[in-house]
Amino acid sequence: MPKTEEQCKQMREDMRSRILQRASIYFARNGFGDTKISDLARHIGIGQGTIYMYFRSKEELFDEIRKSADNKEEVKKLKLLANLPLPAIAKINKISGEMEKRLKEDEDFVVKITILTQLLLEKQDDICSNELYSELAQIIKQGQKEGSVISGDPLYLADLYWGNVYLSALRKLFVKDHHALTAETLTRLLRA
Amino acid sequence: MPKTEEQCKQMREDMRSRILQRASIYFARNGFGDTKISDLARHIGIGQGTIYMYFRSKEELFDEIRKSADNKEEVKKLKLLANLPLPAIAKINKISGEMEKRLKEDEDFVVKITILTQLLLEKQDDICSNELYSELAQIIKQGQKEGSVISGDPLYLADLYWGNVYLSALRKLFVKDHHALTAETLTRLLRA
Amino acid sequence: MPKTEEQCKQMREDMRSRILQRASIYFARNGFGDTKISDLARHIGIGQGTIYMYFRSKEELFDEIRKSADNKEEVKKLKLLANLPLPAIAKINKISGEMEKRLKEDEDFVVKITILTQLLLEKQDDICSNELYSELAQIIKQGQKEGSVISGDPLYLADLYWGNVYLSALRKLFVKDHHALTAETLTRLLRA
Amino acid sequence: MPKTEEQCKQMREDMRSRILQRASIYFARNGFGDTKISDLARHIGIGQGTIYMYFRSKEELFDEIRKSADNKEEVKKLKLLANLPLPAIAKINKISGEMEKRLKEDEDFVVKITILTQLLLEKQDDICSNELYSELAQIIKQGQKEGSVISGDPLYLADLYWGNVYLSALRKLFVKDHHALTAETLTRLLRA
DNA sequence: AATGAATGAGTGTTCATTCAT
DNA sequence: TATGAATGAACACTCATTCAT
Repeated sequence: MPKTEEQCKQMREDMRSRILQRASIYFARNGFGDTKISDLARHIGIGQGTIYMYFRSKEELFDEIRKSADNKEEVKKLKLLANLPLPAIAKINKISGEMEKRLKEDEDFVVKITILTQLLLEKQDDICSNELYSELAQIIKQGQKEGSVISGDPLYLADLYWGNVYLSALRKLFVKDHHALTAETLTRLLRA
Repeated sequence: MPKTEEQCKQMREDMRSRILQRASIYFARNGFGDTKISDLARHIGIGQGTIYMYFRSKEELFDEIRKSADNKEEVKKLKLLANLPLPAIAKINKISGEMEKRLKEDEDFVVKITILTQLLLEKQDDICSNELYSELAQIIKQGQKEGSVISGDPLYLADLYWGNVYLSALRKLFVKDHHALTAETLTRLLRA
Repeated sequence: MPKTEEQCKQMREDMRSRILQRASIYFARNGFGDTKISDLARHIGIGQGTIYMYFRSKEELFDEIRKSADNKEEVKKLKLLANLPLPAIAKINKISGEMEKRLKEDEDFVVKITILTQLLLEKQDDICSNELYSELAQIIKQGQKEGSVISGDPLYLADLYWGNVYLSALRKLFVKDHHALTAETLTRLLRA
Repeated sequence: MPKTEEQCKQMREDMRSRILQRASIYFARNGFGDTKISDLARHIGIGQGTIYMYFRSKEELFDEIRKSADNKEEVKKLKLLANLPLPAIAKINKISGEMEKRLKEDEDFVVKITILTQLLLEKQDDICSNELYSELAQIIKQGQKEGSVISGDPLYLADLYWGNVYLSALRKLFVKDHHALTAETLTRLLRA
């Protein structure tokens, strides 16, 4: 073993990440049942057996992807923003801008949004249990008090907002020359 | 008791419709690959073999469903409406009202919208080739001239509009106690 | 479904028994790892999938075979015999005769002995926990008191006895023109 | 420190022997199909790849083991003994004593007997073609003439004898606290 | 016509073998 | 030379499809 312990571990972690990242796209596009391990391996550029060195089964790989889609990074950012002493509409503008940018530039984000939303749909849980939705609803509530956001159930409006982010992610994932979602369109969904 | 020719044909047609209708829901929820014929048959309440008396294969059944999702009934209505001597905003209001109503009451419509949209996404064709989109874009263009619809690429706005209809269909299909989409929300997407 | 409930259940039971019986031979000859499901299915004369209608996995099939090899029928007979008011040597003669006969005529018995013995070897448990061994040891002890059986640890002698039955089973299983074990040879192992 | 040609060759030979010796035990216990190269390598205490520096394939390794189990050392000894001017019963006593001792002390011998016997069973050839059997049969024939050995087919009796040696080897291989086979028990199988 | 047990082609998973280090 | 991560051929298992009833 010519590699050091450290290098070895790093390489394992890299390969694992690579599989997760590439498989995410495949699963997001085709779903679980229409994704064949053989296709997936070819798409990643590795042998079929290699996948099983990092994941016990196709199902475990899929679960890991779902789990990592539900990561808390976004939620933290959103919470931070929600607690800033800013008018709600400014916060919303900031979120919309961020979304426009990341949907355009960050393919991992696109995939994550797609998988996360499909996960939420299938879980059938109330969306209010998801922090992305509840945090945005808080900001919306603030905006309604400030008169800058249209009236209506804040959670319904949050769902509308994130739904449109999902729609844009779907378009980017499937359609070659898609219309990118603009921050303005997103904000318009909520602005009074 | 031997049935008449007519009765016999009618029964066949009824069963075929029943399979199509029930299978639509299953496919819309789970996609092609995650739908097993055995599950499908149980869900319909028939034997597995019966499906094969009406459809040559799982793929053919799925194709029939896709085909029937793409039916021209909606397009005709839309064309008719588009050509009426009405202000665009009135036409849009009418469409939004119709959508609100059918999304609420007509499960077949919900399923049809879901499958049609997924079909469009996967085809990767430009959406402008779909008449639903191009007809609505016409109305939007009219509205922009009349000053009642916001500016922007009409096709992009049509996509936004139908995308939100799709979102609502998804929610109805998956979430028990979902927020129904209101006509007002839909119209707001376009109104200046 | 033209079959009655009863017939249906019977057919299932028959097929299950057939698989168990034919697979026993294959596993006894080749062991677990060298037995391929495809070969097994061909040997039984059914499709591969059919095996999975009756057993969850290759492992479960193997376990069922092992379990059924350990059945208590033989033990009961042996206990009954052990408790008869007969001289030990008469009992031993009877057992030896029975073994000679069944090894010659009953292939299922041959397979059962083979699998049971291999199971006992692998379990590494003391053989004294197996009733076949402990019951025979009782008879041997009786024989030693009566002077008709050679001296020595009764369990060791029982092991010697059953070991030779196993040997004969192996020969019958593998060798076309094998020497059949005679009752006399068996009894000689123990007779003073 | 560059090794001399000689040292190098010696080290290769040592490793090869080590692999053969340790692998023998594994194969004898688990058979071919249930032995994984990865397990085998761990059991030997080397990397998987190392095995392939000494043997072309798993099959070749297994064949080498089988071949070396069939070595002629034992046969030579037996022939030598058979031709000595001794009474048959004395020869048999000598063989039995030797077996008792080696089964007790020499694990390689235990493994060799196990593999050789399984090889003979699977070959389905008549055992008379094996010299171990035919030589012992000669001695038995001599003993029968001398009146010291029971009557019966000499080859059948030789099979009985070696079969019991195999049984004892199996017990030693699998069972922790097994009864060792005594020379007396072995000889009793043949003694008139 | 309707059924569901049986089938085998196709997919998921394992493991003997290779090869970069 | 020795290694074990990577590979893909081979095997276990599933599921769309058939067919006897």
